[in-house]
Amino acid sequence: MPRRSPNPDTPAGERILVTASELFYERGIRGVGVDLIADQAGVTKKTLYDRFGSKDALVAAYLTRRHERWAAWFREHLAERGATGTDQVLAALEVAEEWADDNVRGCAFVNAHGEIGGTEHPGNAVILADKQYMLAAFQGLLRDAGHPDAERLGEQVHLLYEGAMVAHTTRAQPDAFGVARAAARALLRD
Amino acid sequence: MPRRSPNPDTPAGERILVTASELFYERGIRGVGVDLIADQAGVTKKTLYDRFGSKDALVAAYLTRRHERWAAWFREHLAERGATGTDQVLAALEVAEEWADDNVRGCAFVNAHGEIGGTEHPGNAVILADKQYMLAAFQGLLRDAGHPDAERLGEQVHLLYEGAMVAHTTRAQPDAFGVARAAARALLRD
DNA sequence: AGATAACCATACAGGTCGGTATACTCGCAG
DNA sequence: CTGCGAGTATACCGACCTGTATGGTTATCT
Repeated sequence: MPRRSPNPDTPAGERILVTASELFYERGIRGVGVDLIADQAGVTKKTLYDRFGSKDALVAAYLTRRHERWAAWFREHLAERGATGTDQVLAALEVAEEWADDNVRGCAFVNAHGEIGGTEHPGNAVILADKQYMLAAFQGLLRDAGHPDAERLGEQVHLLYEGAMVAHTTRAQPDAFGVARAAARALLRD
Repeated sequence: MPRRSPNPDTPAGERILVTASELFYERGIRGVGVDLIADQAGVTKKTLYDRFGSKDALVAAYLTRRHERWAAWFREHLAERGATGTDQVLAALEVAEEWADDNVRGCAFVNAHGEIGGTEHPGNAVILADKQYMLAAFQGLLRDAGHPDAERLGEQVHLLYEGAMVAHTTRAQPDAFGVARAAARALLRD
């Protein structure tokens, strides 16, 4: 009998989530089967289903975890740079570049959206939340810097950020983030 | 025996490609099996393999066809607007918005890259070519308009274009293309 | 007349998919 | 000492996956 509300917060559950996250990001969601995840995590398939209930739920957990990891990493590394005022926006784009260099498959949420977008998959809400978080982050930085039009400019910089992510990952523009920073500087001058 | 060099340029081949294109775009590459494509196209699986040789080759043909379709549509609708000078860039973003409204699953090449990126799939070359085509298109428009820094500015506008596509499709920014145009206008003023 | 290209229909191979079923062991808290 | 949560192992389900095999039909071109 399936658990009423599966509780993934156990050692095996954690191992499953970590393993699944790596595999999903590297090979795509449909490119990874639950058998492989269970094997790789040193766990039986039954345990996987006892902890997460379904593959869809595991995918949603993967996206949630990934967003949390990224948000924490982003905040931390941004603070480390000690930028002030509108320079924080440029620093944010530098931090994003650093992340992108270590995450060659690009934005996990864009990739996931390409696979599950337009369906009723529980992961879709997480994808939207991640994107809105980044938009709000840029707007927040500009608001804190006292910029008179933080909302509008935040939207524009957010487009540069998303565009740079795509152009960098697809190798259409090798220095996509440098280009994004130059554009952001011009918009800030305005 | 498999054909030495499969020739997809037949009525059945065309039907297969059209059907596969719709399905791949709507459900993703791994989300569609060759059986379904053959059924939907009113063709036997043998014919599909006689025409295209493999699913991977069919996917590459899908991406190539899609790029050609988009490029033709883009050129045509851009010309129809009769914009001149640097206004052509803004018109291009309007045309892109129109396309995006009718193609709810977003950029087929970004989606495909999420599924096959980082592998040796023959579709990867097509994806890169499409992205570089759009970068060159923006640079070309600016060069024709006599802009002194067409290369650099083209790169920046290209990021706005890619970013708007992502933000629009994921619904992170409902008016993503309007925001992109405002940013482009500001960069052009510079 | 003969060859060839372009199809049709059916069947099958060998594997993977998400998900379930059964039966067992271990540690711990009441 | 008993019950339960967390885990093990193995087997199975029906559906689907890419790809091949076999054999037959029709139209066109030389």
